Amino acid sequence: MSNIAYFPAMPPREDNRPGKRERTKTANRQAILDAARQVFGELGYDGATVRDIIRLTGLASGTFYNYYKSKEEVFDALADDGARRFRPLLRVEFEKATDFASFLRGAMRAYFDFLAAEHETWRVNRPAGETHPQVRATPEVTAVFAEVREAFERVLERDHAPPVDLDYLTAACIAVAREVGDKMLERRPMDTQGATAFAVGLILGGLPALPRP
Amino acid sequence: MSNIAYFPAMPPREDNRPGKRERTKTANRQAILDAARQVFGELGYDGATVRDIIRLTGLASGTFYNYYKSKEEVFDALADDGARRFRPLLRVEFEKATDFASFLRGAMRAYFDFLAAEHETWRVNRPAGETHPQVRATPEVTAVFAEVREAFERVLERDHAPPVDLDYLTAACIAVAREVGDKMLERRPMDTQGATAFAVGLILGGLPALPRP
DNA sequence: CTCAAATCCTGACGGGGCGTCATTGACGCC
DNA sequence: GGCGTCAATGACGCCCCGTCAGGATTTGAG
Repeated sequence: MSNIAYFPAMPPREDNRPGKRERTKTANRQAILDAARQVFGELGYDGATVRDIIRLTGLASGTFYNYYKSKEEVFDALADDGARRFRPLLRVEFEKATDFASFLRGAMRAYFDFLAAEHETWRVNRPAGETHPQVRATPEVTAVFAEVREAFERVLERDHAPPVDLDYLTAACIAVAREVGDKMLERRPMDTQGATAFAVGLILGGLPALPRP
Repeated sequence: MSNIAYFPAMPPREDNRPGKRERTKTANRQAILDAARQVFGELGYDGATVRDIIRLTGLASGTFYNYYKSKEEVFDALADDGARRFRPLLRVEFEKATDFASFLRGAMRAYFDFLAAEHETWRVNRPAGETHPQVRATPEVTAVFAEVREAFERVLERDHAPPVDLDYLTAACIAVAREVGDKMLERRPMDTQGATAFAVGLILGGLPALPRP
């Protein structure tokens, strides 16, 4: 019989895709992340076990530990992922902004929109009484906080605004964004515009009334 | 032989103290709470185990479960305890207040003072990188939140202030208090007055700028 | 005082999740 | 095709969990 391989079982790669080793590695990492999202969503952070996550991927338990040291670390990876995707949006708002007011408005709006969009995919079926899992200070999350602080600093200076306690201000803004955002998610319809108006109004109104250090 | 009991091994109780059963029960409950505070302080919430807590009390492991169903439940009991002691302070501020401004100032000041005082006794030696354990929505904590909301409602009405989104406002105020309070605890000296001035300034200034629903 | 009932303390035990590691087979390279 | 490397595997030992039958102590009645 003719042995010409019209459709060879494994055609040679002419591109420069990484080898199979590398590909399964990223696939596994992604699979674990996806499974973790789902399991955390269904069981909550406390209720979830590493075994639950790994079971969903079909991998062996030991494989999990080739990628993450613990349940905690996967969770942080998910948070990091969110922060990493939010960072560029924040940067865009900083570039667009002409003063503190416009930056704050843009950043808040971006955050609430992001939250509303993410919320759909995180789809949490939270066991009664369990609070939101605490987002820990992962590198990427810390970076976002630092970026907010720095943006505030620059944009306030650009405005020739009187000095304020930047640490308190940053903490307060992030706190307001988080809590108002949380409440917003519980309402139907989710009104990102209303939440933005509230948070921005509060902070912009409060800014001139702050004590001068 | 004469059976007059000059110094009976167990003198009759003339008071109406509860019986020994009741006394050891409250003693045990308190011992577990104290041990839990210490263990959570040293190991952090995640690092602590029920065995760590019970070991510190000298009781048997099974005894723990006569009082609390889980590590989670003791932690909640500690939070509840804090909320229960804060509640009357909040109520006093409400009674004293003449308008929204004075209530907010009093309540914030009370909270920051409370925090500073509690901080000494909670004395946390937190493992690097671990975030503050999340305070869960225990009954007493929920009650405090509701009380803040109701106080806001009444005092704003008394002021003939224009209507606002009370849920957002309450959430935002608590968020600011929490985060600014956290930052305050990290500073030396702990400046409760400065923190109060900041939080009150922000919110009082922001209030007139809020969107009207 | 005595005794039985009630209470609850005790610690050993089965269950299960954790993280490890020796083994195995697939992959990449020559 | 052959060989060195590397990740996947899953059984294993460890530790913590929550339970429960047995025992010690307290209570109240006679």
